[in-house]
Amino acid sequence: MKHIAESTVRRLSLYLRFLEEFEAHGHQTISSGELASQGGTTSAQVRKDLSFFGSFGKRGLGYSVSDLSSRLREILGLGRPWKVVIVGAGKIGAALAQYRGFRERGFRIVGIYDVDPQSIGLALDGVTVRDQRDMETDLVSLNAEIALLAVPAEVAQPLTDRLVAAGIGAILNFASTPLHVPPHVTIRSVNMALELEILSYALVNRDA
Amino acid sequence: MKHIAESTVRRLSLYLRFLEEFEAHGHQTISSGELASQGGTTSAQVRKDLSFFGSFGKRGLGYSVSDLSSRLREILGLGRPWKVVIVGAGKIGAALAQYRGFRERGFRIVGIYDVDPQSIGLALDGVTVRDQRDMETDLVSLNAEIALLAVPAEVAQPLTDRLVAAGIGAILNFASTPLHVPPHVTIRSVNMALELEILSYALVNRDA
DNA sequence: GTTACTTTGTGAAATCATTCACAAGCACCC
DNA sequence: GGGTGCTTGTGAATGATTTCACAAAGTAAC
Repeated sequence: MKHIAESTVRRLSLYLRFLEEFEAHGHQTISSGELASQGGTTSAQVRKDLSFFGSFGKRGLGYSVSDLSSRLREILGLGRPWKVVIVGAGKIGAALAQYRGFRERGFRIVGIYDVDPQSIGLALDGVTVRDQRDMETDLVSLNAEIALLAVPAEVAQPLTDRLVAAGIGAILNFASTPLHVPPHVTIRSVNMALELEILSYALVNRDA
Repeated sequence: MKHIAESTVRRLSLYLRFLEEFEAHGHQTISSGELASQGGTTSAQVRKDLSFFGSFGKRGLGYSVSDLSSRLREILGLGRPWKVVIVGAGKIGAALAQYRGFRERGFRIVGIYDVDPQSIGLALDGVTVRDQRDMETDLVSLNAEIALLAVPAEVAQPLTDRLVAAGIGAILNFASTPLHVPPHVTIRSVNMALELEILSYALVNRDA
């Protein structure tokens, strides 16, 4: 298949959310315009995004909420649960471990790792923090596919290398440093200070 | 000034980080190529990004690390500290309150608000959680410019409306729902479950 | 001061993403 | 069954962003 832009995938995730809300409200069908207004985009954008994957709507009527939901889930790979490990049980790692949103979307936390003896042994939302030395063997035996990296910037790259060597498929990085991985591993970064800097820029240049 | 793309601003923030690292290592100058390899981009991209704001380099030599740092700080509006409030003192709000990266970049947490009587009165990293009813008056008296919104999706929009009415300039939203604000308010969203869904998509379509 | 080498700054070209605009399809009503 | 109204799907057009490519400007060595 042709390469799909990240912005498109991001919007598909949003559409799926609205569809689930719509479904909960008992609606059967939804138009591209309704989907668009929720997500702050245009109906043409919605239709174009969907057109990359097929044609799911009925002209004059719109999209079947349940059909489109399940097609989107399939496209996004959400048909099955994903096994996730968290590396780093500090403030951010702990908050992530207890975050509802992950489980709701089928991301199951199967392991948490830290080096601090104070943290090791703690149970976070039913999962016990284990020694970081056990990370590699666990990764293989649990067959975890995704890692959330919530460690200080200085150790982020070495830990990334260990995760890659142990066969991880994707990493979501919360450290404030860009990480380098081989091309078969997917990486994304969430950098909260950087988001604030973008806001700062916007505030300073508000009327420029 | 001409409109600058968000992707450019994001990269400028990254460049600034590398520059600070370089400065700490005692380097005087840096080339666009060095800056690029750190951030996973190209030297042409770096030069183009900077060219929107002026010409800061010396041909044949590169950029003065300290000059470029301070110019970037100025461009990004990081020359002065920003006052930030956190709305929602749950897991995520508490983690944000204690996050080092904000203070290091000049973002000072001046208020934290919640509705839960259990949370109100707690001190998080030196700031006492206050009743959400005090939010508006505090916002005005403290003159806070940025709000971090870490509340359940159901109440995110109403709280946003209150923040906007109280004169907030920018909001960083951690709720998993898009928010609507008037054009003079800047908003950005950090949606961790959505980031995981993008990884999920990548894993499923790895070799497609 | 001339030569060799390096690196910037920037128009032009290429690529990528969004918006437009409209034919075609479907539902509903009379 | 034909007319009306609505909505999709999609090429073409536009707009935005990145990459290319190279002249201009600097350093360094001799």
